[in-house]
Amino acid sequence: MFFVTTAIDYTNGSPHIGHAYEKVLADVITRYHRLTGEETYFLTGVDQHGQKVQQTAEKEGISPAEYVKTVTTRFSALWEKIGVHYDGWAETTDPRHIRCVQAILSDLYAQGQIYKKTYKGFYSVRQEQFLTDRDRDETGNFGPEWGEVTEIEEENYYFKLSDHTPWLRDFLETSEDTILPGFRKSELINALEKNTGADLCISRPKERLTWGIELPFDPDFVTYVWFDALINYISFIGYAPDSSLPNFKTIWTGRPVHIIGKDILVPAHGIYWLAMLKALDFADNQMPQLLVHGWWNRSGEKMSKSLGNIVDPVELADTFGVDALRYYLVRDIHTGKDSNFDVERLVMLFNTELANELGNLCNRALNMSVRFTAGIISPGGVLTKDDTALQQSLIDCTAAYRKAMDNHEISMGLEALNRHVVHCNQYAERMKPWEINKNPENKDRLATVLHHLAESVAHCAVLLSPVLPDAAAKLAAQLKLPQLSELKLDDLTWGLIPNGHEIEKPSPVFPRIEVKAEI
RNA sequence: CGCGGGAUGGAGAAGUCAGGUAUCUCGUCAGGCUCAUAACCUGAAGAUCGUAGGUUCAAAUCCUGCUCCCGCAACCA
Repeated sequence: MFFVTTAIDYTNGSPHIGHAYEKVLADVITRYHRLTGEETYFLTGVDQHGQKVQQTAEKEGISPAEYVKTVTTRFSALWEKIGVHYDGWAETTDPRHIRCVQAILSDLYAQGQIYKKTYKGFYSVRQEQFLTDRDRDETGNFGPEWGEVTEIEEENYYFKLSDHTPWLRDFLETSEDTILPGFRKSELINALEKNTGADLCISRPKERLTWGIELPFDPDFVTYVWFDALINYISFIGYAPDSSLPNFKTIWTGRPVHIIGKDILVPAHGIYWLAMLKALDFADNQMPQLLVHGWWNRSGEKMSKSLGNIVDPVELADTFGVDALRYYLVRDIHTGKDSNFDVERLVMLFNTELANELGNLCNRALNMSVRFTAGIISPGGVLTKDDTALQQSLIDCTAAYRKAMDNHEISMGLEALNRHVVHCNQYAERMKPWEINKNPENKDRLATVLHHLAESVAHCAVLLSPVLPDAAAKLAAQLKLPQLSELKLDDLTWGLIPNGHEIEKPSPVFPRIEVKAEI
């Protein structure tokens, strides 16, 4: 089973383009794996607990539960709108999740992995954390970034993180494919060096925070947000058995892929989560892979509410269409790296690669078949060097596509797909079927050329389907081959179109975006 | 000496780990075609790969120094 998750989004604001990117990326990766014939399970959702939610709800004069419900709908509606199809949906206020978190806490407590101790120190209300001397600035004080800092003494519960850091360091250093892309690994290992010896405080007293999951062994406390949120990856696939959830053992069969942003690798996923799983007796070969993606910046700067440069994915989908948005989000960034969000590039990529190249290839090929051969597609006569070269291009490009997609490099996969489309257009240009058509004696040759083009479009439709499932279905519909959507990658051999197959006059699948809209 | 990422033709990127004729897209210029969504195809101009050294027969790629940009507090993928 290929099990993929995303970070669960914090329900304290509207979704922006970064949220949309992560989910589209996960959706594309899931659909690709399904296309390879693997069984897949895609889990995503929202993180609803925590102090900021509690505060915002108070400010708006409603209960946290009500507030969270409204924001959650904004997220799920967006996924519906842009074709993000998940199998499991995680909401951390779900009673099934709460039960699971509490069961895990009880279990770890019973094992002595969680203990209580008194801590006296400086506490930042804004950051919801105790500060150490390392957090002081050059003058020895806590800077304004911490907000109000007070010295308090309180009892809290701690998770024995330090028990697991030696294993974690060793595991990360010897593992090549836990942190993807690899260049993020050094950052994590550096952070681990610093963290040695410290345990993780996993409770918050209820005087400060009520909007959370109560500790099963002490009703005066709720769980620290990460201990709550991270567990979604297992709670919603039935780690604690529940008839309304899947069977954990059938989903978590190997190494799942957690798709996360670069900001929550250290320490949340790279340290806390892996240590938590270790504490729960997960074996090394069950440890998740962390696929760490980069950010969409604006003009080289981070997107943020304070800078006012947030991009609204709903607006983009309305203005340019879901195809253009999805295509752009996975085409114009290399997985792991940052990229600059640019509406003009979104339009340009849609217009050139989808409208002018692939869409137009489909349109011209099918139009010629309708006009020259009455819509009948048949293999025709003897193959020439040009024909076999085109078939070879398809084989090569499909192989390159698979290799890229296997590495989660969607951009390169699409580039490979596009390469074949360009070859098809060049082939059409050289073969000139419109010339061949002028001589009735060359009917076989004409059929061969048109067949090669149509067959290529059929393959391309399947290869495109993880990224643009709807558009792929439209291409298949124009080819009168709806069964293309049932095919797996290994089914893609030459001859998808039956001999004598009949098609009808096509219409553009990717109409050019002409409006120069301002976002 | 805090940590990490980055600097490649006008724009955006790939290539850097495993050194060997500088790649792709857009843009610009010139031409061609007419089946097609003013689409498609061909050709050209344009980069001493941030900078200064070093290693090597050979460096965008390896080593050293330096400069500049972006993250690493809040909102936040």
